[in-house]
Amino acid sequence: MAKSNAPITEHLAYLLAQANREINRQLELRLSKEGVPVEQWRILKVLSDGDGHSMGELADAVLLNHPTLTKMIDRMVSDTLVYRLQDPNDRRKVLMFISDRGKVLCKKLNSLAVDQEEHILESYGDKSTSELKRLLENLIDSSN
Amino acid sequence: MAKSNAPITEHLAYLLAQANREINRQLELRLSKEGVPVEQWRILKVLSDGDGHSMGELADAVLLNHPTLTKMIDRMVSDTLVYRLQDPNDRRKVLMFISDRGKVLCKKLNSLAVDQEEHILESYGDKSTSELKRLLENLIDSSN
DNA sequence: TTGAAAATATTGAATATTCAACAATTGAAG
DNA sequence: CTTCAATTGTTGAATATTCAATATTTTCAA
Repeated sequence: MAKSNAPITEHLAYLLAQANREINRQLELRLSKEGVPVEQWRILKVLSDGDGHSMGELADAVLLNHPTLTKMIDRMVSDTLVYRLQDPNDRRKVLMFISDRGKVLCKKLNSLAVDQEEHILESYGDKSTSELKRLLENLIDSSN
Repeated sequence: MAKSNAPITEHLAYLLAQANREINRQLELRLSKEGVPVEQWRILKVLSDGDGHSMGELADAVLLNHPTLTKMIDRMVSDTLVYRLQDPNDRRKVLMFISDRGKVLCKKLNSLAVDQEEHILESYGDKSTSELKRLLENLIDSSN
């Protein structure tokens, strides 16, 4: 039974927030070399399968609310990293695609992100990392 | 060696963000019963040791930037949940204290938070939870 | 002791996010 | 068929966060 007088540092919600904050900050720092926020990297990465993704689908995948995504996509369209196309099968939907410029940028970003993963592997260990990933996946699955 | 063409769902940074988002959303939902954002619960919890905590110390502990904390504290002072006192030993510092009203609210929030932890324990399992906490603590430690 | 640098907290302007309302399209029941 | 509810995406206003600049106090070297 969890104790209500336990320090906040023992709460799973807090540990997740703290770890996320730290890792995200590191990633942000690397991606800032290309002047790109983490969310834009996620968007490019998801779209880099070349398929069209609807806004709703994309919002889920990149962990953003719909209006926030819409506005971020507006910027990325201005930067010609992605483009919109109406879904011919369901005209309510907008399908997002990555541009050639987006693909080039995505490659650079991927390698910066991989740098970070490797840095984590070094300091945190191979075994711990894969075990942590496994547990996080299970937690996410069990939360639906 | 991490692969740069791996899907985003295999990146530790993404899994952490996703898990954090989900768990935080659940907690947010419970705390909304008292109309309090998660960050305010953290603040109350940290201050509930009765000691005075400087703004910088508090910002670290509750995972907020300084200006964001200042403005949130302004609101909480208006709500008489906490109060400011100048540190007599270092007059640059402001020491934050929890009020009686804050303590009462904090108790209610604690029990809502414990509800959530117990819900996680049920669906995710005792063993996985403590193992995950351990790994997260190690990750945080290894990131400094 | 003095004066420059560091530490601490706050402020205001710029930026980003969220909430609620809206418009357009589709689905589905009668 | 027709109409009404549900789905999808965007917009504008309200709110929150962040960045850079500021004010105050302390520290420390000369």
